[in-house]
Amino acid sequence: MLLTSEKLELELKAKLFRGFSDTSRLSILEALRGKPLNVGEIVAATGLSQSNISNHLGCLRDCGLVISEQRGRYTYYRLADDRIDSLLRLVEEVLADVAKGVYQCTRYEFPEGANNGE
Amino acid sequence: MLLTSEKLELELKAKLFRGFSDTSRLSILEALRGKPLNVGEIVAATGLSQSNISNHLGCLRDCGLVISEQRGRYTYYRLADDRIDSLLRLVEEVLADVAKGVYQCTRYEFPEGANNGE
DNA sequence: CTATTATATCATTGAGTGCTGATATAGTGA
DNA sequence: TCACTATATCAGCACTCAATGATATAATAG
Repeated sequence: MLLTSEKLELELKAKLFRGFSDTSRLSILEALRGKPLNVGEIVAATGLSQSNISNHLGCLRDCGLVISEQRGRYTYYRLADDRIDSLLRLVEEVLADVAKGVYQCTRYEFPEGANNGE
Repeated sequence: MLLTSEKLELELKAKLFRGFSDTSRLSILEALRGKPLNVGEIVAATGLSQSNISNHLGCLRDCGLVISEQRGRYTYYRLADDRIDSLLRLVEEVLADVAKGVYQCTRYEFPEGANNGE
C-alpha cells in the first residue's frame, strides 16, 4: 500500500513527533524555548531527576531537536531549529480549539502523580 | 516546579502530539489530508487491519484530531482542523533538515516488519 | 593528586500501548 | 424477517519505553 520511501518518511515523521509526545521531553523543550540552558538549570526548571533529564536529552539530541555545546564542565542545550518553536506554538493554537476533546480522551490516561516533581 | 495549570497544559500538548507519534495513526491522518474517507477506504489506503484502524480512529476522534460523520452504513472521517494539515506540513519542513539526525536516532527503533501491510 | 561538581551511561522494573482475532452492533436490501 | 456489509468493541499478548538508582566519565578547584 505504501512505497518503501513513503513508509520511511512516515516512520521519520512519527519518530520526530514522538520526541514531543512525552511530558518530560516537552517540559525540557519548553524550558529551552527561552534560552539555552545547561543540564543543572534544566533539572531546576523541570524538577525532574538528573539521570532522567540526561536520558531524554540524549534522545532529543540524537533526534536532532536540540543541540548541545560544551562550555567547561557544563553542557548547554538549545533548540536545534526556530521552527521547533513554531511547531509548539501551532500546537498551542490547535490545542485551544480541541482541548476539550483531548482532555476528554481517556484512552491513554496519564498515570496519577507521575512526572510530579512538586 | 510547575503550576498545576501548566502541568495540565503540558499533558494535553503531549497527548495531542502522541496522536501523531504512531505510524498507523499518521498514515490515517495522511490519507485524510486529501479528502474525507470512510473506514473501508482508509483500510484500502493504508493496508492496516480493520480493527486496528477502527481503534486508532476512535482515539483520533476522542482526541479531536478527526471528525466522524455517519452516511448510511458508512462512517466518513475527516481532519478536524485545517491547522492539522499545517502542522504536518511544518513537520515535513523541519524533517527535511533534521532527517539525518532522526534517522540515526537508534534509541527508539521501530520494530522490524511492524505496520507492514505490503 | 585528590576532592568535588557536572553530566552521561546502564540495568532493571513496571506501566503503557499497538496489534490481532473474535465478537458485537448497526445499517441496508431482499 | 434474514442475509450481508460496514464499523466498533474487547480480551490478551508482546513489545516498548519512561523512571529510578547506581555507577562511570570528565572537568575544575584546591
